[in-house]
Amino acid sequence: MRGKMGRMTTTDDAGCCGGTTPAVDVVGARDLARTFKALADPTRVQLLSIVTAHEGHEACVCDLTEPVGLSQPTVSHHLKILVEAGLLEREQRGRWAYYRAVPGAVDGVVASLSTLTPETAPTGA
Amino acid sequence: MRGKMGRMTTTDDAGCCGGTTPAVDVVGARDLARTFKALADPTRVQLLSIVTAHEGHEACVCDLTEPVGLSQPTVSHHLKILVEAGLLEREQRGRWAYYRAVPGAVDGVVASLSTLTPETAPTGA
DNA sequence: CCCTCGTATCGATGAACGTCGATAACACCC
DNA sequence: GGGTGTTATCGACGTTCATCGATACGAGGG
Repeated sequence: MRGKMGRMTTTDDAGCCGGTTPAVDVVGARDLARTFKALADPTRVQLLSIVTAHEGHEACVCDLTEPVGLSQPTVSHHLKILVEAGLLEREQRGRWAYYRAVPGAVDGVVASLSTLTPETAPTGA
Repeated sequence: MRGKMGRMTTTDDAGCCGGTTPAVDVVGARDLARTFKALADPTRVQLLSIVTAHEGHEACVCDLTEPVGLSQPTVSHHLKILVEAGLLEREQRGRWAYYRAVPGAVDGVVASLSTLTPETAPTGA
């Protein structure tokens, strides 16, 4: 589902002055911002960090509630958002729900981010 | 404006089970999320993309209002947020305000993001 | 000087978000 | 089946955000 991160569509903007085609179009910007929105909360960054640093790169909710200092429903809510963003994946083992970091997900965000930096961006000239 | 969402969260990580020290602490997560919050809007991603792709990696507000299809105050508002996030920098030349992408800013975000990926993260074992 | 042009700020408004307590759903054990 | 433990969902509440129109600020030009 998380297939379209690096989007380089050549829409014609070419407005008034130095119109060079931007690296992302409107749809790509919306899709990219959706991923960033999942990371735009300190708790979710912390959760992602804890899960990644955990043994086997996975952790259950009971391991996460305490470090972030929030209630269990809130932690579940944040985890759901991270799963929907494609950054975490859920696996139910017995009574516990284990959350694991999706291997190439962060790399995808990095690749999309590199589209917005001047070094890797198409030289506007 | 800085309210009281700072939750102390008992700085001892290492909860009950497989507690490995996470890659980012509470302050780091808050700082990282602040940058992502600046990118968590489609308009701002689009603005950053347009500025980066522009000639000389800079653009004035009049160049940006039209492509994003929003009012001029709204565009100025988004640009201010991007400047405060350290992603854009403003320079007033004559009557126009030119916005330019800060060279190493995105790379800093990429470096912080790499801390959260399992490959580069400290192997929790 | 006054007028025009480009940009930033202000105040308001509707939508989205983070958080919680209560509760439902699900899996195990006896 | 009843009881216990773990997680997800629901409803509510306060805060933050994105957006606009109106307006103020600042720089040039006649």
